[in-house]
Amino acid sequence: MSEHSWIQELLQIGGKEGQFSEKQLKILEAAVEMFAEKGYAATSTSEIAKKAGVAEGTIFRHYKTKKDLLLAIVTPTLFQSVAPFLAKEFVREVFDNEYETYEQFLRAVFSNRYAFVKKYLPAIRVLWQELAFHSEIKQCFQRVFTEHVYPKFARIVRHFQEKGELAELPVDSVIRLTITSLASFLAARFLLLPDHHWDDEAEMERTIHVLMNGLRR
Amino acid sequence: MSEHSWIQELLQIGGKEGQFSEKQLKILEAAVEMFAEKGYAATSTSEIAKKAGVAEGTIFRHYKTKKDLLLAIVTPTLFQSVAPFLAKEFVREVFDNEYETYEQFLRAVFSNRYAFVKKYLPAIRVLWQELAFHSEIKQCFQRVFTEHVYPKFARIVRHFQEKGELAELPVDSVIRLTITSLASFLAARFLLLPDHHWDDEAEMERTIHVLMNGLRR
DNA sequence: ACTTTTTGTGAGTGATTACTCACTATTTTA
DNA sequence: TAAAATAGTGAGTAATCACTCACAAAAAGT
Repeated sequence: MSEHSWIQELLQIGGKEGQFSEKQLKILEAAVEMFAEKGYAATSTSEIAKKAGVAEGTIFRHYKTKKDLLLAIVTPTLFQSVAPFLAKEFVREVFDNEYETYEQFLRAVFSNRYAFVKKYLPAIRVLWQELAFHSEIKQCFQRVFTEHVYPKFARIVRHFQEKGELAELPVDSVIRLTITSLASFLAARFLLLPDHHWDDEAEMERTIHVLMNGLRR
Repeated sequence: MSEHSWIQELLQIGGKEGQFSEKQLKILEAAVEMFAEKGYAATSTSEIAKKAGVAEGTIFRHYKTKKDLLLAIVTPTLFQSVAPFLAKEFVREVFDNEYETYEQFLRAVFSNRYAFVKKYLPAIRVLWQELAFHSEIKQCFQRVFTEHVYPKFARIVRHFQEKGELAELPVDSVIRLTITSLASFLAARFLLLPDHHWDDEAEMERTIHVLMNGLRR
């Protein structure tokens, strides 16, 4: 019986079952936690091994270098972060009138990504923090965004502009304002002021409301 | 004749002239650049010394530890980042009707902080990146915010709510939405997509416009 | 049952780390 | 100008770093 840790769900993209051995999972789990807390550069492989309860050599059996271990965590997390925008159904749902308004669409995206961040917070932390230091990650992020997220998002925005719901602002600006509204709410909520008292439902609703007031025709 | 580097302007709070020796400035300059690029933990003191053109021992003559060097950069940067909100004139200007509307006030704050970030970008990067890893910095940030920035901001928001310009949203939400609108524009502009083509003036104006549409009564 | 492959081990490696210290050079003070 | 204080040096140090490797155990294949 394979244990179902959250990290397994996050990292196995292909959906294969026996992708990770027990010790390997322990390593990934320890690595994510320590990278999130102290940062990649300040975390030593010996510490990870200790926390994971394995020999240091075991880490290098599975990952050629320490950086490979980081990428094994960060790359899937990056793709999962923008997963809804990669799915084929995503744009279709909008054009099949599954969402009658941009506001409805926003609500769906917000609550979906809110749940995602809440569930996988440590991995998101690592991705977010190391994005600044590793150009491979940054380039991967920018490529995925410009090639997949942006074009689909643009179609959706134009759709609701043509429908007359959204004002004729530049599409780029609408996308930026939408994504930063979502991202900065999540950043404030989970990274910057996690200990503050938050009424998540209400605050998300207000964020959408204010954003929509600004974007509406 | 003392050289006027941007780092000197940023770091000398008291305004004293001969605060830093020439070599000390070189050290600070090299440290900021390398910390911004590779992160604090991944930058060695020997690299800093090499880049600054000094002996490694010179660094430790001025800063007891590597962390002291980091804090010598980050602490002043943190205070300068929120400096407008610390100044006594700041709130008074609003209540003396120097700004007739919240929108005017916003415009002033946006362009002021835009210029600040543009000028001191590397130091801001370091502050932003290391905030996540060093609890002293994070606590300092949270203290300054809750004790100084928040209360003044709250008075200003209430002022314009009473004047009837702003809707009766919770003050906390108005502040959060305002600050994250500013911060996320600057983050997107300078950190995430610095190579993207930006019409800064127009984008800032649109951000303010959308935000105001959302906040207005 | 035997071989092969995979998984795990931990002592050992050279390189690098933050930091020290005895010493010299320069500036300030008396 | 002599003494004192400050600024700068660079070889040296113990600790730690990412990573290797010869070997053992377990699992899988035949």
